[in-house]
Amino acid sequence: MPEKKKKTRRVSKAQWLDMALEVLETDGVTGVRIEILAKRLEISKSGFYWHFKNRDHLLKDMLDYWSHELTEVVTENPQLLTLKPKGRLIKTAEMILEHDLTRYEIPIRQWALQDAVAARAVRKVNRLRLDFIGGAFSELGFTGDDLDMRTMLFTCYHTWEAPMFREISRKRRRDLIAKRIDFLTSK
Amino acid sequence: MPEKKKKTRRVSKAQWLDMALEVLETDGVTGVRIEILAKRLEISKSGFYWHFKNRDHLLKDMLDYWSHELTEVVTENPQLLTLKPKGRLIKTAEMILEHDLTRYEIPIRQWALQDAVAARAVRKVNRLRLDFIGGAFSELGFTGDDLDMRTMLFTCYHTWEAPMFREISRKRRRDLIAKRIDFLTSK
DNA sequence: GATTATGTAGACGGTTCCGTATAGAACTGT
DNA sequence: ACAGTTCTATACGGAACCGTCTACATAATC
Repeated sequence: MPEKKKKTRRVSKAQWLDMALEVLETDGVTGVRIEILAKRLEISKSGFYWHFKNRDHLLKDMLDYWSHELTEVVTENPQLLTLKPKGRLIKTAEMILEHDLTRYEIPIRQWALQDAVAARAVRKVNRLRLDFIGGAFSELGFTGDDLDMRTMLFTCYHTWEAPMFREISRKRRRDLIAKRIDFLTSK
Repeated sequence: MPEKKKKTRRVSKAQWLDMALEVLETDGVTGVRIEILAKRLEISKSGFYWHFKNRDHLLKDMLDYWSHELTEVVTENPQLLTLKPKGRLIKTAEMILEHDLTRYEIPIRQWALQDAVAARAVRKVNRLRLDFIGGAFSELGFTGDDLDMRTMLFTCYHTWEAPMFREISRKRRRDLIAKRIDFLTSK
């Protein structure tokens, strides 16, 4: 009978990070346990400590990934700045929806309640988003409290729509984008 | 020398629940550990199992408390229904702000990502809020997509403003309520 | 003040996880 | 094919929790 070849799998640093983010999305930081990731990767945990000094270093990388790939991908996107402000807001809303850019909001903000490093990352992301959205509303001519109110409404809503209204279909949410942005940009 | 009298403290079920909620607010459900609560109450954990069958029963009570004391206190409040719709919306926003009614949003919604019982509680609370706010906008004459858009904007914003914009002062947030509700209720 | 109802102390076995150590396997370049 | 580099298997000690058990303490009631 043919013996099962025990080829030991090899797992890259990026794969450990991806799996960590996958677990983060549902279980939160406290669910990101090295032995759990190892089991899901069908490997022993020893390789983890080859790639990362310890769990904290993985967590730091996860925060960096979130800031870069799920916020700066929008706020630092030179393409978006070529659009006129209203088109930029629409495109932003569409990107958030299509790429599920808010999928880590709940776990990461829970994390930030307990951890100073995560809290700093969250404050930075908030600032990036408010500045980016505020820039668009400012170009549209809004100022003062009116500017702040609209910026906060847009930013808050588009951060939490998907995490909060999970029971409302993606199609329905897409259909309401234009109407909402017409409203938020109306004088 | 006088020996320290070892008077064994007694802790009620309500005190266990309060402490659990206090821990939930910062550490999330996974932080609600019986031995942690006991330490913070300066008592052994054995009493916990007198009041609660096990940890799951405590968690269930916490969800009930959240739904009843932090959502139904508004949505099922007969006083509020005596107000005209716009006044009702303003009073709602003020109550959320003054009593910090959204203090458990992040931990409980994180919880709901992992647990079916919490997920059901969250869906119920979402429905109560959307129905209550939707009722006010409906009375103001909004219908169809316009009604839905405004209801979702108000509900989402007021659920997440405090958890999200922790760096913005309470005073500043209070000052913007009237302006925002004027805007959201304008034709 | 004796009795009953309400809790509490402290110890226990079992589980899950962290981080480390050692030996070994599997690729990489020459 | 050989050496060097990169990653893995496995086992271990220690910490944090869960839920249970037995003996005991305190408060309430008769």
